[in-house]
Amino acid sequence: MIEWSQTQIKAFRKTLLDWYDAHGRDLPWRRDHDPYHVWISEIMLQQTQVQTVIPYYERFMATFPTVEALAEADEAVLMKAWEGLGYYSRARNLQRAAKQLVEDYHGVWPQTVDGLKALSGIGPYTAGAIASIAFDQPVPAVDGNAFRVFARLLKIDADIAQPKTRQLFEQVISRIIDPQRPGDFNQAIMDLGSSYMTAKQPDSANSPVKAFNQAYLDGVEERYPVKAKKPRPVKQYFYGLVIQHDQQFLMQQRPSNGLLANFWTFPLVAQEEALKLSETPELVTPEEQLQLVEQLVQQSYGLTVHVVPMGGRPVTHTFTHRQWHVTLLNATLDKDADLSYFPGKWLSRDELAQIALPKLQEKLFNRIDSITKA
DNA sequence: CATGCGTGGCC
DNA sequence: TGGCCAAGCAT
Repeated sequence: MIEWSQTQIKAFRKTLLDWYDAHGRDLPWRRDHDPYHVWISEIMLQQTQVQTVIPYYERFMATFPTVEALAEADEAVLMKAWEGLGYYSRARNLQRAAKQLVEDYHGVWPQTVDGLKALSGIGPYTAGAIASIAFDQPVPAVDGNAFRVFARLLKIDADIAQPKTRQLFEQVISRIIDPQRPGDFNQAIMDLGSSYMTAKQPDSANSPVKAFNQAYLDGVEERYPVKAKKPRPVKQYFYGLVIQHDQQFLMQQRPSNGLLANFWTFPLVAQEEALKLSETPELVTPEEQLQLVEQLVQQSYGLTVHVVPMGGRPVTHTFTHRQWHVTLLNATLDKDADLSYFPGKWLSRDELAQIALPKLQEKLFNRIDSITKA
C-alpha cells in the first residue's frame, strides 16, 4: 500500500470532482439532496445495479412520496412495490425505519453516522452515504466501488472480504475525502467504480484518475482488489405440488424468517425430507420417491394427496448461496380435505397477481403454462 | 465474526 | 454454463 502526500490528495480531489462535475451521471435520486430520496435510493442500490433500480425508484416515489406515507403503507402493497428487487428484508427494514422516524424522531432525521445507523436497515455504508450526501458530513461511504477504487489507487493488499478491512478503508478515505464536497466526492468514487474502474475489464487507460492509479501504473491492476472467493451455491432438490381446485391453487406461506420469508409458493417438499422416511434412502426409485412425498404430506399436514409428475426438466433457481431444483408434481387432493394443519390457503390467479411473489414462483407458473399450452 | 439473504447481467 | 459481480445489513 502506498500513501499520498497532502499535495497529491488535493490534486486527486480536484481531478475527481472536475470529472464528476462534467461527467457525473444524471440519476433520478440526484435531483436534490432530500434525505428521504437519498435513503430510498441507497437501500435499493444495495447489491443491485443502477439500471435495475431506476424504474423501481420512480414507482416507489410515486406510491410512497414521503416518510409518513411509507410508515403508514400496507405491508402487502409495500412488498408488491419491492417485488423482483430481492433481499426483501430491505423493504421490511425500510418500513420499520420509517416508523422509527415518524414515531421516535417526530420526522426529524438524525444527521450523524451513528444516529443514522440506529435506524433499521442502515449500516456503515448507507449511514455514510446519507450523512455525506444529504447532510454534508465529511464521512466516507465505503461500498464495493470504494473498496475496488481505493484498493487499486493505493495498492491496498487487505482482503476486502474480511469485515475488519472496512476500518482500514474508512481511515484511508477519511483523509482523502474532500471536506468541502463530501457527498459529491463519495458519489464520484461510485461513478468511477462503475465506469472506468469496473470489476471486470476496467478501462484505466482512459480514466480521469489514471495518473493516481498505482496498480495500473505498475501494471498489476488485475491483482486488486484482493478478495477471498465465496463457496459456490449448494444444490437442493424439491418437489413442487401443483394442487388446483375451482380455478384456485393451494399455496403455502413460507416461514416468517429465512429464505423468501412470508412469501407464497406452491407447497414445496424437500427431496431430502422425503428420503428420510425410507430406511434405505440410497435404494429408493423415482416412483417410490413420489410415494414418500405423499407420505410426508400426510404426516406433516394431515392431507391425503396423489401425485403425478408433470414432466419436463426441473425448474432451477439460484439464490446467493443455494441452487434449487424444483420438480413439479400434479397433485390431487380430497376436496373435503382439512386444511387446519396446512400453513396456506386457496388462491386464485387474480388474487396471486395482487400480492408479491418471488421469481421462483413466477418460473413455476411459467412452466405450468408452457406445459398446459403444449 | 461467519453466515444468510434475491435477482439480473455478463462472458 | 457456471461463476462472479452489483451503491450491504442483521444476527
